[in-house]
Amino acid sequence: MYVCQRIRIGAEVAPGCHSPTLCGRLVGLTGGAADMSNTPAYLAIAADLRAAILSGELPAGAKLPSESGLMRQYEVSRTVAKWAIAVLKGEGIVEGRAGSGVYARDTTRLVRHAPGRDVRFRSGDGPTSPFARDAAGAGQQGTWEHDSRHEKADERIAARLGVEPGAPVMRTSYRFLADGEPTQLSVSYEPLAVTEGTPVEWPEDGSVKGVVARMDTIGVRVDEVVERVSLRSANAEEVEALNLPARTFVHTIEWTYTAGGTPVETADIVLPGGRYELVYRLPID
Amino acid sequence: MYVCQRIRIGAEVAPGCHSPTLCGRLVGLTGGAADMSNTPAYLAIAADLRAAILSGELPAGAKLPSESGLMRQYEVSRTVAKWAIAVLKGEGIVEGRAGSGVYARDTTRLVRHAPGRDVRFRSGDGPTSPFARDAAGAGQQGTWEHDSRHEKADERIAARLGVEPGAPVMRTSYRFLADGEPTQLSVSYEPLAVTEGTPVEWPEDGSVKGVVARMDTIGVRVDEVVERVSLRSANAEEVEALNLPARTFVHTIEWTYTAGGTPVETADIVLPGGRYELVYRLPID
DNA sequence: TCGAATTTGTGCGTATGTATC
DNA sequence: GGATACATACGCACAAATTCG
Repeated sequence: MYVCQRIRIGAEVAPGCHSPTLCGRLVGLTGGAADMSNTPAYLAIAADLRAAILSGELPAGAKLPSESGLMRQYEVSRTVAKWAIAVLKGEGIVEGRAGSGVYARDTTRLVRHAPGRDVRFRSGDGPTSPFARDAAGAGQQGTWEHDSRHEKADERIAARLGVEPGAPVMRTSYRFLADGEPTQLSVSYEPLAVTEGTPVEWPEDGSVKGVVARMDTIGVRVDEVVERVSLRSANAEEVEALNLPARTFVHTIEWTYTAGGTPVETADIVLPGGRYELVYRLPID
Repeated sequence: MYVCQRIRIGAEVAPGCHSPTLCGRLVGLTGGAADMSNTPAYLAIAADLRAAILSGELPAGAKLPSESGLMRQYEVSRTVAKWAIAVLKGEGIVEGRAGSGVYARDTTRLVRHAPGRDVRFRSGDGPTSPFARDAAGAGQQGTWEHDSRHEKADERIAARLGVEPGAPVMRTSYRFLADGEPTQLSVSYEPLAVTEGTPVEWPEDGSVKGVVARMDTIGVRVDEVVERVSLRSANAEEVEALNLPARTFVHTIEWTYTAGGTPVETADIVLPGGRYELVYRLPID
């Protein structure tokens, strides 16, 4: 390793930069984008690779240079190469496979249309569930696994459903797949006070799919949904269930459907962050 | 350093684990939560610290153990302590300050109510702009900086506004502050074909705030907004403008307001991901 | 089928700069 | 000014997974 100042090949170079190759690049770039003259090498390399991925130069599935390759190209140590890759992993745009390499992940996003009003998908034919519609919109086949059971509401769910803690609820957990790949998780809760003994008590038993339609068949007119959108890093179960690389981000949606102000269903949805775009169409006044 | 197998104090220990202290903890935990017997030390330490932060044991602003402290507590090398901290930084829940320490960040979330229908905030009095209302809801003072100018629409904006590329638009960039702290960025575009020569041509000139109200005064009835929510890691400008630690995630919202199907404003909003929760209230049918 | 080469994942030790206290 | 702490960087080792001849 040597420091740029010592060579002084004529190029203006940032003090403290330990990579002549990289410094050269960066000095050449300072006129254009953000000023990188003081950027640490590992961030500059990450920025380089990121740009290559986002520009399409490294398409989804393409292999990034190996650590040894980066060491040669940028004249840095293995540590720096590792940190650069770690940054991109943290952003979820690359994925390492031990023994093989580091690969660019798919950055195209599936679109998830919020319920309520999206005119383009209201026609009578076609897929019946909201998820299947979104998948079809992306040219994919939407399927799902589910598991329903009776349970007692805990504090959190009781508050969201407006019932007493311990009240009986139907808990249904879903795993949604697009073209066979898991892409979405959710757990939904319905107060049994609303559905018990009706033909729609078990959400996936009948042919009618979706809360709104199901409730409609038993005379409950769902008229509003509130969605609370947040983001956090995926936990171990989610990484497992969604087949994600470790430490990626997810959208979480907490929704509650109400009929005349009474909650009839609440659910927690988890979507891989880098893979989804959420679309809301809202009427004004 | 020494390897667990060599001491065999009776506890069952994962092969290859280099931290007796940690292995002890983890073996003790395997009955409860996720199986960590094969978790790398740096992830196990990160999980430990994360749990302490999320449980409130380490409140916002609290100092985490120093690298040296972690080395002693968990009997690991500096490298492992660094990687553990790096994981938490990547998640945006801690922030390092050179020369000082690593601190837990505030994990409470501001609530951002989507426009349209939130009954609780429709009364005539109180703050006039949507942002000021959200800030007031969190007990904070909402203020903002802005900069308006005439510009020509680029490809992207033209497509969103349904005008020809190069058509004149009013571009207004905002930086919103809650109690003086920058918390939100946005850039909005309005086709001058709609507003030119009217009293609301310059968005921040008059006393009437907000697209809907402003357009209303010139007889344009805004009736719908579409929001597209995504997430990505913050770029250098955003880190600077929002005073974020490097490499944190942001929500991005791309919204477009329309009046009778004609776009009258489109904007890009950037919100620090870990600091915001987005709430949508949607009518059904 | 097998073994050698490559590559990542995890981990060790250390050094220097510089910000903070 | 000195001690502490993080940020960035160097070097190395070994296991496990993958690839390929």
